[in-house]
Amino acid sequence: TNVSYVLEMWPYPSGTLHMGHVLVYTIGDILSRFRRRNGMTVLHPMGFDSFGLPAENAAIREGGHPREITERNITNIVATMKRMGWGFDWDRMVSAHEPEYYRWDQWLFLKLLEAGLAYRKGSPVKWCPNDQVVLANEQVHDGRCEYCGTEVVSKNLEQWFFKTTAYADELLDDLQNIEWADRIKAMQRNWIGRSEGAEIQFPIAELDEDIAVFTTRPDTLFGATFFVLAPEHPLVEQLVERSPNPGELREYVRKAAVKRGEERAAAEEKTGVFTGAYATNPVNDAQIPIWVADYVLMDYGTGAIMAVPAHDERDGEFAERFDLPIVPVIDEDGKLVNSAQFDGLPADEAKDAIVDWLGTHGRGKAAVSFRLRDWGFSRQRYWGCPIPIVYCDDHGAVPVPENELPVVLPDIEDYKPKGIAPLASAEEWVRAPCPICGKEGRREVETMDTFVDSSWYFLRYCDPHNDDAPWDREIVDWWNPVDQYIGGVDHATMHLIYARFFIKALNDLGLVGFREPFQRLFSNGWVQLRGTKMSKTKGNVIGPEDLIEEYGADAVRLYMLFIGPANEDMDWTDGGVDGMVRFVRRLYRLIGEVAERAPQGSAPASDLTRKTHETIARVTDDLGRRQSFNTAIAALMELVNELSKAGADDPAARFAAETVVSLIQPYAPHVAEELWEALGHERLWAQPWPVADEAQLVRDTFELVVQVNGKVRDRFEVEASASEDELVERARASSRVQAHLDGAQVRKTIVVPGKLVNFVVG
RNA sequence: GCCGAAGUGGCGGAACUGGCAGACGCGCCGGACUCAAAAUCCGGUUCCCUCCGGGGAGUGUGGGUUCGAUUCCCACCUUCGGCACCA
Repeated sequence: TNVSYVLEMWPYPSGTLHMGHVLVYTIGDILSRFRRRNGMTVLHPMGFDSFGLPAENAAIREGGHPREITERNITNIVATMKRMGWGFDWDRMVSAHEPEYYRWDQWLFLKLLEAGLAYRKGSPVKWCPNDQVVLANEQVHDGRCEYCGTEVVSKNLEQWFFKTTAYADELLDDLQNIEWADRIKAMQRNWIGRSEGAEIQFPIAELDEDIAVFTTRPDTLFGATFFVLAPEHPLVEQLVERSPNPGELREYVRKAAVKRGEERAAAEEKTGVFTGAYATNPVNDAQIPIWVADYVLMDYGTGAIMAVPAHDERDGEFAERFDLPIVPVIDEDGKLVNSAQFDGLPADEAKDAIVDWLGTHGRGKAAVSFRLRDWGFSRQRYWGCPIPIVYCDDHGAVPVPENELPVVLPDIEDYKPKGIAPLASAEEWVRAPCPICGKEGRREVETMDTFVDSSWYFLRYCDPHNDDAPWDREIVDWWNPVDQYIGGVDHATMHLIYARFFIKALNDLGLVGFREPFQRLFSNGWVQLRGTKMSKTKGNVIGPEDLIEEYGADAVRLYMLFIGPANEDMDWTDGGVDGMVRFVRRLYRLIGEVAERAPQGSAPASDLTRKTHETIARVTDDLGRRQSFNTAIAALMELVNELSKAGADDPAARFAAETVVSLIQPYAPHVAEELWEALGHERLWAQPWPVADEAQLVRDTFELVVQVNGKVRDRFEVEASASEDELVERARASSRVQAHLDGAQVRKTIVVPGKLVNFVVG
């Protein structure tokens, strides 16, 4: 295909650009320039992820309205981007906070809602009954409110979710079809967290009901000696009522609810309370006690487990602590014991056998469980896209009709976060008629997670001025999927999962014609400064503005990529960039000399000519297939060294010089364009990328390496046309080799044509 | 604990398909130019031994495969990253 979409992750306009941005956008710029000069039509847009916490916090920090701060930052950042020479298509620039953009966030939300992929449900949050606010985990200390010290309770608050779990399997499987680094794929796999096992029904006589558990180890079913419910499990309340110790249970459940997940995990000892009730192990009818314990989590599996203390570390700990029976069911050889008719079966076979048995008796089935949860995307913050919903006493949550979009974010004085959504204070805005009955209702006051904006921005770039639709499908399908996405590892899970989810959902809705957004992903590393991660608190942030001033944009671009492999973490040192400035100056001088006195005419075959063709081949491969940006620069430096040695009077000097300038253009567009003019040409950016002449790459001699028992003993030039026998003869003739063959018997001779001869002596 | 990436000179790194380890750059050493310095240019720079011819060791550790291993296999150590009372 001759069309290419090169995309870098759009920035938060929270302040100014840092070196991480310099890396990402320089890579993108190099690739788009390289592709253009290779005859491709390239889309290379830029925009701003201008809603959300980073921008809002920047506004709070700097004082002022988020819109003003955001737009000022955008203006400054765009200016810096232009100075860096990053060639973006500015006509396509979009920012998430503009109504022309977020109108389509709202539209897409309505589509997903209609399709059942967005929904609203109660979800537990930490709530201070005194201050009447939701508390973030960080605001709860020892179960008490940070502000007033009141005991925090758990409250079910209605929140908006996208059904990411509907695509859990596909999000996992489709990783095979995209070209992303293994480490990013691994992170996504961990995040999705698929486990295979069984769902087993345990009857509870007390409640006349079955409780399902999920287990990855159905083979250990006979070893289940007790049963544990998460404190939040819906059946706990019923058990509490019948329990001999309801007070203790109730207190335990309340305390567990306000603990943070990390606190639960960090607990020194397992805690729990016996409910007084029993469950029936479906495989042997054993009556096993039901406990409530906070080491079982409500949001994984079914919120209930069968506890097998002999073969699960956590269950074992719990059994020790509370003196519960421990029954081993697998011996040292991995075969089942104490498991009735399954005794003697290897554990992996027993899994299937027991699941089959459960199936035929209607007590369980094979099941898969995911760690991935639905994406809760409502935020109690001001600076975000309003969710287009009106609550009506009669009709509940009613979507705002499409033709009334956008629901514009109102300007309010006090936008700072305070637990309840700041938008609630915009009373006039909140009052709105129910779209169904016209009776006064209230607008949704929560806003969307900024990851909603970034889940589809790359589609909007394709058709940024469309007033009738978020995009025209034909145009979007023409450019997409993105051929080359570039961004930091920090977005390996959230953004990159959400965007993949969005595209799959949009494809199911018929809005796009593809199912994966980003075909190839380049994950750049972190940029550190002199050994430490840059951060504002450490005061060691350096930005591109200062560097452009001191070294020039092109030296900064070059050095940024020369430090090391761009997909690994790297360390910015001032000494290093000095070296690059030296290289650029040297290039200027050399090209100046060549322009002045190098002979005209085509380059004759020579070492310099061949080196030049070799460099074309290497740089082309490094920028194309390998994406190895540091080695391409090294190759260019080698050629410059050769040219410098040969001198400006060399008959091949002009060809070598023009080639260097042409090849360095994606990295150093300003310098290259200037030098190109000095050499008497114009518009380098529009010149086709050089092509290496295969014929010129062929050498007529090569350096033969001669080894004795694998050790190099001599090396010398030989004719490329020499036969294998001749190579052996020449090798044997070497006096240095002779010294090591002396008297010994050659048992074997290995010849690698074009490379080496190895004598094996005994 | 599970998953992933990585370990090479004083430093950043290179070696793409098993074939010359250390390209390219930084730093350092020496020299030229200069009254001097800066800039620039030239030469050297893995370690050890050397009679200056060369010899030996060497890519986290220990084994293996191979004529030959930074590269492939096994075990281990260390660092970084992700997930994690995930049943």
